[in-house]
Amino acid sequence: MEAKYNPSDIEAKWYEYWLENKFFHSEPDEREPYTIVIPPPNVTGVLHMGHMLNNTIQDILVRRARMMGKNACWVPGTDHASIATEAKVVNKLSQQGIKKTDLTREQFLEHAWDWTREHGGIILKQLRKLGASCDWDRTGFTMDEQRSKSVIRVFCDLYEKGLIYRGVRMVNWDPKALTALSDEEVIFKEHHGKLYYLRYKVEGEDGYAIVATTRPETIMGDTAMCINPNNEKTAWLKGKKVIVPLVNRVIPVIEDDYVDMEFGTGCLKVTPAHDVNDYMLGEKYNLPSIDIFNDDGTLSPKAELYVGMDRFDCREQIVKDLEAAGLLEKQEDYTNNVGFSERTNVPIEPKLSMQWFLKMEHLAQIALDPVMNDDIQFYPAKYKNTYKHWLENIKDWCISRQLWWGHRIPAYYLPQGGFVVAETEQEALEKAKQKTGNENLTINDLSQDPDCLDTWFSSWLWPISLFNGILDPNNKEIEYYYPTTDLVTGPDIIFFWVARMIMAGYEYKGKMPFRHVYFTGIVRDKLGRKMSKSLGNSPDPLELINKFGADGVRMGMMLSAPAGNDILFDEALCEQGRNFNNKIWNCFRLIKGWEVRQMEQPLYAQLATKWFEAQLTKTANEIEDLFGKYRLSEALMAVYKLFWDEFSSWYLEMIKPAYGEPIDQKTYDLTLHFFDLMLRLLHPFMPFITEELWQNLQDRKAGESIMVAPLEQLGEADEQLIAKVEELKQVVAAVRNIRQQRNIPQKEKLTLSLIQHEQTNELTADQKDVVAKLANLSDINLLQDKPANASSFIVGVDEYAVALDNFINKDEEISKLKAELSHQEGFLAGVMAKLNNARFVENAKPEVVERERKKLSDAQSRIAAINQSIEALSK
RNA sequence: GGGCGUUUAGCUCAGCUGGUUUAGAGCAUCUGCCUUACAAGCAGAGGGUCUGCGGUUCGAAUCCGUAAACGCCCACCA
Repeated sequence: MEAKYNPSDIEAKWYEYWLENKFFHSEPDEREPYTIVIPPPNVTGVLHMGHMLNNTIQDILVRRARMMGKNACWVPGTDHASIATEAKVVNKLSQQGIKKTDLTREQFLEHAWDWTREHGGIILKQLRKLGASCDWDRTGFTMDEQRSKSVIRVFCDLYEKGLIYRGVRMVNWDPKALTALSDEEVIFKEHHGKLYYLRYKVEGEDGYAIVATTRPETIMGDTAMCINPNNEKTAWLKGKKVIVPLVNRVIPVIEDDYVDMEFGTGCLKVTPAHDVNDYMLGEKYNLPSIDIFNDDGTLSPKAELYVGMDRFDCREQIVKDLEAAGLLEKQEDYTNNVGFSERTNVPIEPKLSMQWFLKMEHLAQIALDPVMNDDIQFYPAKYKNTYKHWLENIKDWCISRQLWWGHRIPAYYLPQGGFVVAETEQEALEKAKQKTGNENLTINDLSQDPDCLDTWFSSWLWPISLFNGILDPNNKEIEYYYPTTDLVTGPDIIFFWVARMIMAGYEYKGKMPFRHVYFTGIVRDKLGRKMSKSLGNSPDPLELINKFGADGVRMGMMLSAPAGNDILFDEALCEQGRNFNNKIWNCFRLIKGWEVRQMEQPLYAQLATKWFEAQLTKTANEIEDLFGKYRLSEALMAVYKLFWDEFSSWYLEMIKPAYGEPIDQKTYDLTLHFFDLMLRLLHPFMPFITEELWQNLQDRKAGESIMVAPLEQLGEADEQLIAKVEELKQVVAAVRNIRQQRNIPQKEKLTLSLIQHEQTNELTADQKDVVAKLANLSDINLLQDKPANASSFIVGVDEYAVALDNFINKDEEISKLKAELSHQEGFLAGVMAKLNNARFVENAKPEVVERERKKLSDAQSRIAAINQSIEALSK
C-alpha cells in the first residue's frame, strides 16, 4: 500500500459497486421509511458549490438513516425552470439567427426539448461523483408525463374550488423575457438616478405646479395630478386643472391623503398604467389609464410622442426636450429602489395585464400553524419568523407566464367569449358544448390559453407528485414515503418553494410534506463574498473533487457549515479533509502491518482497550445527539477528534508493539473492531474511503457493504475511566514537555516520582504501564520527599517530579514555579472571596458551595507543594 | 420605514435553562523533530479584560436595558 491515499480509482469503483448491488434503491417494506426529495436543480444547469453543500448534507442524512436500519429513499430529479431554460434556448437560437417570433409554438418546443435532452441530467451525473446515494430509478422531472398531468389536475381542481381566477391586474412585467412575474421574482436594488422637477401649467392661468418624478418618460400616461387635501402649500390647486408638459393634455387635480406632504413639492403625477400606487388611485377616482409602453419596454403609439423608442432612451430625450421647452424646473441626484427581474436582471415595468391568479388566503391559513407549533420543525428555528411574516402579508399568486416552455394553462376560450377549464381537450370540448349548448362545436373552435404556469406551480407538488400522489392519491408509495422526513434547502427559497409545498401538502394530502426543514447557508468565498461568475471566485466542484477526492471535498464543505450560517469556503478546508483521509489510510496500513501472535495481553493494552471502548462509546453517543439536532459539522468534528486524537495519537501509541515485535491476538481483534465502528461513524461523511477500508479490514462476502452495515447503540460509557485516562495523558504531556524544554532526547529513559502528600492517588499497575510506555520512563515510584534537582508538576492534586541531574537549571525551574504559584494564589483568592461572602454561602446551591470548598482545599495543597519545591530547589 | 439575527483567540465557530479548578474546539502561528503508519506527519507551546455602557444577582460570556457595527428578510414615498 502506498503511503498516500489516492482517491480517484477507489471512488469510481465503489460507486459502481453500490449501483450494481442496488443499495440506493428503495421499495416500501415493513421498515420505518426515511425519505428526502431533492430540491430539483435546473434541468440544464451545472453543479455549483451551493449544490455541493446541499447535496452533501442530504447524502450524509440519508446514509446515516440507512445505517440506522431505516428504509432510506432519496428521490432525485430536475426542474424545467421555465424562464431560465426558455431564455437559454432563445439565446442559442438567436446565435443561429433564429428569432422566437419566427417559430411556431411547436417548433420552439422542439428546440427546447432538444436542448433539454442535450444538457439535461448533466447535473445528476455530476452528483454521482460526489457520492450521492440517490435512488436513480426514481429520477423525476417536473415536465415528465406524470408530473405534468399532476400539475394540470391541480390547476383544474383549484379552479373548481374557486381559488384560481383570471383578471386584469397590475403585475411585474419583465420587458426582456416578455412575461409577468410573481412578486417573489422581483429583486429590489438601489439605483442612483435623478429626481426631475417638471412644470405643469395650470389651465387658464399663468402659474404652474411642480411635480417631482424619477420617471419623466411616463408623463404621456398621466391622467391626473394628486395633492394632499391637508397640505396648505398646494391648496391653491384645489379644483383646478393642469396641463401635462409636452403632451398638452389637460388633467384634473385630485385630492387624496395618500400623498406625502413632505416629499418633493407635494404634487404627485398619477400614471395609472405604470405605477402600482397610481393604479390604486386610478381605481379609486375612476381615472382613465393610458398604457404607453409596448411589451418590450418601447414606447407605444398611445404615447403619441417618442413612439418606438426604448424607455430609457426616451427618458434621456424627454429631459432634453423638457429643458428646451422651459418645463424642467431642476434636477437633483436621487437614490431609490428599483425592482429588477430575478432572471433577466432588467428593471421591472409595472404593467396592467390579464393574468391568472391563485387566491392565497385559504392556503396561507392552513400552512401557518403547522410551522408555528412545530409539527414541521425548522432548523434553525429563526426562519419561523420570516415564514410567519410572509404568510400574514401574503398577496395572491400570479401563476401565469407568457412563455412556451412549461405547463400550458388548461383553459380553452370559446368562440363566443368565455372559457372552460379542463384536464384534456376532450373534456374541454364536452364542457364547452354544455356551456354553450352548441352540440356542433369541435376542438378547432376552442383556443387554448397560450400561457404557461409559473415553474413553482409544479415544484410545490414535488414531494407528492414524485410518488404519484396527485393522480393516484392513495397508492402504496405515497402512503409509505409521505410525509417525507427531511427537506434540505436554502433560506432564499423559503417563499418560492418551502411555504408553497407546505400549502400543497395540506391541501392535497392533509399532511405536512416533510417533518424537518434544514436550511443551509449560502456558500461564500473566504472573504465573505457571494460566489459569482463575474467575480470568478467560484471553484469548479469537479476540479475540487479531482484535486482532493470527493471525501475530502465533502469534509471541507461540512467542516464550516453549521446549519443556517453562511459558509466561507476555503480550499484549505478540502485540504484538511484530504489530510484526514490520508491519516485514516495510514492508520489502516499500520494496523494491517502487524504480525499477530497468541500471547498474553500486556497490562498497558488491557487498560488501553478498556479505555478506548469507553471513549468510542461516549463519542458515538454525542454524535447521535448532534445528529438529532442537525448539528452535522459538530458531529463530524467529534468523529474527527475521536479518530485523530484519541485513536491515532493516544490509543495506537498505547498498544503499538515495539518495532518488529508482534501484537497479541486479543488487542489486535479489538483494534480491528474499533476501527470498524469508527469507519461506520465516518461513512455518512466520507463514503468512499470508508468503504474501501471496511472491505479490506477483513474478508467480506460478495454484496456486503459498509453502506448497509448497522450503526448500533453502544450503551453507557465509563466516564470515570475516561476521566482517569485524561489525567494520565496530562502526566505524559508534562513529562514530554520537560524533555522538550531541557532538550532531553526521546530515547533517554527517565524516572518519574509521585510525591507522597496527605491526599495522593497512587497509580495502579496498568496505569503505570501505560504512562511509562508513552513517556518512555524506566520507572514510576512513590517518594516521601522530592528528589534534589528535579522538575515537578501537578496533575489534579498529585505532584510528580522528574529527577534531572545535570539537565536541571535551578533558576529557570524556580521562576517557572513562581509563575505557577502566583497563578494558583490568584485562583485561591477568587475562591476565598466567594466562600468568605456569607450571602454566597447562604444563597448558592449546596453542591455549588461544596464544589468551591473542594477547589479551595485543592488549591491549598497545590500551593503547599509548589512552595516545598521552591524551597527544595533553593537549597 | 418595519422586523429578525449576529458581535467570544489571527480566522471560522461551540458555549442549552446564570456557579464544572479564574473561557473551549478546529484551522492558522511559534518551537523541536525526516523517531521504519502517516512531513498531507509527530511532540510541545503561546494566544481572548467574551463589541461598548448601564442594570438584575451572593455570582453574568450566559438574564434585562441601551448604544454601535455588521448581516438577512419584508415594504417600496413619487
